[in-house]
Amino acid sequence: MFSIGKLGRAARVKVPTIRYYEQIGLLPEPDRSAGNQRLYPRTALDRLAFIRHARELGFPLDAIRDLLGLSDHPDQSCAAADAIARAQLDAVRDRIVRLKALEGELERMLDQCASGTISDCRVIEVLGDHANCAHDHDGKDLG
Amino acid sequence: MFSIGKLGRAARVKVPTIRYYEQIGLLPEPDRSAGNQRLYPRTALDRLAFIRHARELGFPLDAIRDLLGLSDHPDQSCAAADAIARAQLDAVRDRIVRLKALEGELERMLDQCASGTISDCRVIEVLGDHANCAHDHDGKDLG
DNA sequence: TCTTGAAGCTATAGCCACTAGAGCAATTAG
DNA sequence: CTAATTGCTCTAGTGGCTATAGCTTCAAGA
Ligand SMILES: [Zn+2]
Ligand SMILES: [Zn+2]
Ligand SMILES: [Zn+2]
Ligand SMILES: [Zn+2]
Repeated sequence: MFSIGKLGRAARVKVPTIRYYEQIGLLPEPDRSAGNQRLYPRTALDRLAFIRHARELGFPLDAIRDLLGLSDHPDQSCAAADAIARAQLDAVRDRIVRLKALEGELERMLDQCASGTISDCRVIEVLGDHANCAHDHDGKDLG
Repeated sequence: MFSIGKLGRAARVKVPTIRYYEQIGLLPEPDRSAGNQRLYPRTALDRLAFIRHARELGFPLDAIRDLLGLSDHPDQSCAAADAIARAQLDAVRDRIVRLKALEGELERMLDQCASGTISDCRVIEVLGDHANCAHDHDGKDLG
């Protein structure tokens, strides 16, 4: 059995994060010691490691919740799991495309700035007028 | 003079967002009508358009606050403005690198999955064990 | 056995950049 | 003049944590 601190060190997840995951129902409530401290079975480590790894790959917690639910039914088709991963891949690709456009604009404005005064600064000028931009950065979330 | 709604339509910024910018001190408090409604001068449109465009390019509001402050001093050197843009460029590039690594991992797991049952699903398997990964996704924020 | 320090507990608030909603008051078009 | 729209303030919620305060419990050393 693990204390919350040992579990956190084993999975490299911070203790308040573990409690947060429990609070939102991503981790089941563990048993408690006589003094009311959480005691985790070994299986909790697998589950937490799965969550951590999926987070590192950018999956939102809702998707992770679904994936964990699916992994509890090993005999079912994995189509739903694959669909979640594909949605995540699409989201990642979308972000990359938008970030590359931003990268291009930022490069351009910095290249074009002669580093004089603010009144001649190409950075300030471009930020003030999108007509100076090569791309259309639609207002969507960059997260 | 613009009402908040007209200003928002002109700059394509939502009305509550304008009030939020005022609240955090990014936009100055405008004069009010006899009935306590905000009335903006034309200059507010430039300022708001600047903010919107900088946000579209991913600048955080704190950086935008600094840029607006700098743009009020046209005779000073633009080095500080350029530095803010360069920091933003670095941040964007950093995100792109990390997202490309994620893209690769997600592609790999999807390619390798034979789309059978969950117990054979490569997606679930990879998420459960980082040893299956080609990259080291350090835990840093993907924002 | 006693003590001390680390680790645990709950509860609350904060982060960013908004967004949504309630319940009103003011303005504007017909 | 009326009705629809727009405006006002205030509060709370989003995601995924992180930080703090003020307490209790546990584990190791003397
Ligand atoms: Zn410059
Ligand atoms: Zn632009
Ligand atoms: Zn699969
Ligand atoms: Zn991995």
